[in-house]
Amino acid sequence: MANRPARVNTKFAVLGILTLGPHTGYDIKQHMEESTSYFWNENYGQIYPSLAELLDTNDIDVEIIRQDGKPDKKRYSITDQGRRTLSTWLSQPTDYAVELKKNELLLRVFFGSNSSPETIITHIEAYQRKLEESLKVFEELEKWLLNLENKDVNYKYWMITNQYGKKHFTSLINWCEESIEILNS
Amino acid sequence: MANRPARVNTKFAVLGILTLGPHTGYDIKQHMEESTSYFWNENYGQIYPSLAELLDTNDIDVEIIRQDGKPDKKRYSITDQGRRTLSTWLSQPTDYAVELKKNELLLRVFFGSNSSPETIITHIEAYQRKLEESLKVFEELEKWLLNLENKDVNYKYWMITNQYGKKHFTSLINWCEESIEILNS
DNA sequence: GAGTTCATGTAACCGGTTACATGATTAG
DNA sequence: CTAATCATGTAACCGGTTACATGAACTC
Repeated sequence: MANRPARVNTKFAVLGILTLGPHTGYDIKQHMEESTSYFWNENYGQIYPSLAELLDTNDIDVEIIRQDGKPDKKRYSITDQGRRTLSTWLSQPTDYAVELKKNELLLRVFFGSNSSPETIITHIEAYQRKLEESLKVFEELEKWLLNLENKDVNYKYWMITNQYGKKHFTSLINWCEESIEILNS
Repeated sequence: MANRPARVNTKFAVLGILTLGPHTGYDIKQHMEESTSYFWNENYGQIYPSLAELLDTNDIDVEIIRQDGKPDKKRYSITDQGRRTLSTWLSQPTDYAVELKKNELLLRVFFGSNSSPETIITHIEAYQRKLEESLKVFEELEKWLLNLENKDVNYKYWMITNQYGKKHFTSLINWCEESIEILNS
């Protein structure tokens, strides 16, 4: 009992969000969903326990705000110690994994000869539509970033992160187009 | 007790491999590792139970081969019923997910302003090396496919599947190069 | 001698996700 | 009137991964 380390990088994701200003557990999740979710997302089951641990290690502080009707709001702020923890993690070398998620479309394509080219094309088209939908988000975020008036210290990093998504989805959409052509020939 | 459905698509992956010829559970895994592993891989904990289920539903047949010293070899073959099961699955429309895996590199880049550009560049370089290593595999597999003498029914599908990997890794390597440039400026 | 390969199978582990309890307020 | 939002927290669920039992043969 009482083990459950894990949530390895959750803490750093949480600390990272807290460098942007004080947050409650609730809005850490909202914030993540609007910014990092495409490459990093957490649910409450991870966030709340992480906050408790970060508080124990003095990486964050709390301010309790009474509310009636709702549970008390706990506004967490990163401490100097927390900033050091984060920057230590940032400078630590890691063995990066570049594996893909399990991909059901590719499974179908790979065994496509057991069906008809038309069937596989239909799948690729459906996949392409999903990719195009996702790409839009990155294109809009890019516009928003470009139009920012105060381009602060985060600007470059957020642009780069966004470019990753753009490139990723653009290249896969291109793959869809080319693959459909091959299957049509 | 005695629930544990799941392993949804595992069965189709197994059936797919069996369309290429009879296999034991053991070499289904080997085969997957050498062909589909970058987008689909299974471990014995998934494969053996799946084979038992597929046998129950008459999607596959077994031939038992006595061996001494080792456990009896069980050579599974796909049945006509199994082929129908597979092609039914292949023609079923699905709601494709295009989400990425959690990406620790992007987490570091996103919060990169809490460190130095040099530090982040070092991370991106390490990531790039991994990507380049992976890309090689696809380039070699492509050569192998292009040099095949009998380009059978699977040829087009395997080429396309391989192109996915090539495009994916190439575009991300390109992202690394561009990002490093941006951080250097 | 130690480690890998062949070969099957299952139980335990682990940890991310889901679901729920609680409850006032506001939006549709 | 229902559903969503705010807000915290935890227990249970679920299912993929790991580890182990078994043991002969072969490689380093």
